[in-house]
Amino acid sequence: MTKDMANENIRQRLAEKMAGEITLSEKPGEALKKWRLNFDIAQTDLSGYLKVSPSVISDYESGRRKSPGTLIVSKIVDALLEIDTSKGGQKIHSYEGMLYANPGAKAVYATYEYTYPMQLAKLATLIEADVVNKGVEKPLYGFTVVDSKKAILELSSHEFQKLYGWSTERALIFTKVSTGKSPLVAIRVTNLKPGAVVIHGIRGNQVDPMAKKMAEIDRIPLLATTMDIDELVEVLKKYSQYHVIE
Amino acid sequence: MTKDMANENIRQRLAEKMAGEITLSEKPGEALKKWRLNFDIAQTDLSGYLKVSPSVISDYESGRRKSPGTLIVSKIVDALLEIDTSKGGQKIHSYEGMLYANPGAKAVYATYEYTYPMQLAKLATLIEADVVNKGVEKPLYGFTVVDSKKAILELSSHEFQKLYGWSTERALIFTKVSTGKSPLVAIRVTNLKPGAVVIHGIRGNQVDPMAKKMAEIDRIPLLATTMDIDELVEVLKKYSQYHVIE
DNA sequence: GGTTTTATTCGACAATTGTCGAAAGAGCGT
DNA sequence: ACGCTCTTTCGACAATTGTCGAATAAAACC
Repeated sequence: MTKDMANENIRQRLAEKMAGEITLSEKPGEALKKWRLNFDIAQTDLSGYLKVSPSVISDYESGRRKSPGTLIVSKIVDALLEIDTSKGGQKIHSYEGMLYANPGAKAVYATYEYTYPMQLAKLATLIEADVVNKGVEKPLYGFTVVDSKKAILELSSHEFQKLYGWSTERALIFTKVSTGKSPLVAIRVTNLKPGAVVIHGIRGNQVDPMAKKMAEIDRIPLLATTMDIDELVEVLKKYSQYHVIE
Repeated sequence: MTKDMANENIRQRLAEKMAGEITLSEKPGEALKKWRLNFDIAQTDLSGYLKVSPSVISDYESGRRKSPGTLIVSKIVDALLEIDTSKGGQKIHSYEGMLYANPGAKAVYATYEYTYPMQLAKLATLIEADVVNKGVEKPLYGFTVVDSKKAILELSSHEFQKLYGWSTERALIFTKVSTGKSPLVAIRVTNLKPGAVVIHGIRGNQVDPMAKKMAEIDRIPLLATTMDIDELVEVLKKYSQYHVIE
C-alpha cells in the first residue's frame, strides 16, 4: 500500500468518526467546535475555505441551528481535513494511533469520549473523590479506566499513549493500585500529561507522598476515590445526559 | 468490564460508524436504507418505533430530502440499534469483530466500503477483468485487496473473516498469486463467501482449472485481471464519485 | 490606547426540511 | 381474484434551516 493510500484510509476513518460524533451529539454545534479547535483552525480560515460568511460558522457552533443538515456537516468535516492536509497533515497523523488502536486491550476497562468538556470539580463530585493535587485545571474531554498493574506490565511506552483515546485532555483512572506511585511514574516516562489522574482504590490521605509530589511537579490534577468501579463508570458515562438536563 | 458495558461500547461505536457514513454520503437516503436493510428491519417497524408515518421513512430513503437534519439521522440510527437490541442484539453482535478488527493487518492492501452497491459487470469493466465464473450475482458493498501469500500464511481462520469489513457482500481481491487456487481453498475452509473474488496478476485463461471449479461449486463470481494494483484501487475508490455523476 | 484578528449576535428572507395523510404500486400467500 | 404487508409517491403546509451582512464584542498584538 502506498503512503498516500494509507493516509487516505486514515482520513476517511477520521472523517467518519468526526461526522458520526457530530451527528449523534445532543449539541452538534459544540461538537463541530470541538473538532475545529482540535484541528487548530480559526473560524475565519474555515469560512474562507468554504466560501461562506464567518458568521455562518459561528452561528452553527453557537447552536443557533438545532439540527443542521448532513450536507453542511459533511462540508465542514471535509474542510477541516483538507485544511489540515494542506498544512502537512499533522493533526490527521496524530490520530493515526487512535484509529488503529485496539480498544479491547486487556488493560483498559472502559473508555469514553465527551463532545463537551467536564470540569475537574464536577469530576470530583461525581466520583466522590478526594483532591490530592489541584494542578493546572483543564477541561476534560473523556476518561479511560485502566487496570494499573496490567497497564504497566503489558503496555510499551508507544502503546501507553493509546490510553489517551482522542485527546490527552481526559481523566486517566487507575484501578487496583496500592499506593498510587506507579501510575505517576509511568506517566512521567511517556511525557504525555493527561488532564487528570484518578487513583482508584484508596482515599486521598493514603496516596503515596511521592505520587503527590510528582503530580505537583508535573502540575497534573490528582484525585483519589474508593467508589465502586462499575458505578463510577456508569456515572461518568451518564455525564453527557446530565449536561443536557442542566 | 461487565458484559453490558462491553455491549454498550460496541453499540456506541457502531452508532458512530453508521451516523458518520450516512452524514458523509452523497446520498444519505441510500445510506439510511443500507443500514436499515443490514439490520433486517421493515420501514413499518422503524416508523412505528419512531412514532411517525411510514411515508416519512420512505421519503428519506428515497432521497426526497437531500440534506436531512442531524436530529432525524440520529433518531433513526438509535432506533435501529434499539430495535435490534430488543430482538437480542444479534446484528449489533455480528459487527463486534469489525469494530475491534485491526485494519492495519499486513495482509490487507486496501479496504473500502460503499453505501450503495456496485454491480458485478461494473466491477469487471472498471478493473478490466476477465470473468472466469459468473456465479450468483450479488450487489457489492465494498472491496478488500489482500496480499494472497501473507493472508494465507498469517491469518487464522478467525482472523480471515476480518477481511470482510462490514459486509461479506464485497469483492475480495487477491494479489501476488500464481494460479489462483490458494485463495479459493482458503475461502472454502472459512465457510464465508464473498460477493466476488478477483485474482490479480494473471489473465482469465491462466487461472487454475481447480480454482474455477471451486468457484463454480460455491457459486462465487470469479474474475481475473492484470491491471496495475494501485490504479485498480484508485478506480474502485472513485466508484462512489462516478455514481453521483451518472 | 489603537489596530488587527477572531468571534458573536441577530434581523431578514429565500429555500428547504419534517411530517401528515391519501392514493397507489409491488410482492406474497391463500 | 382477494387480502395483507411493505413501500413509494406526492400535494400540502408549518417549521426550520442556510446564509448574508451589519453591528458589536473580545482577545491579541504593537
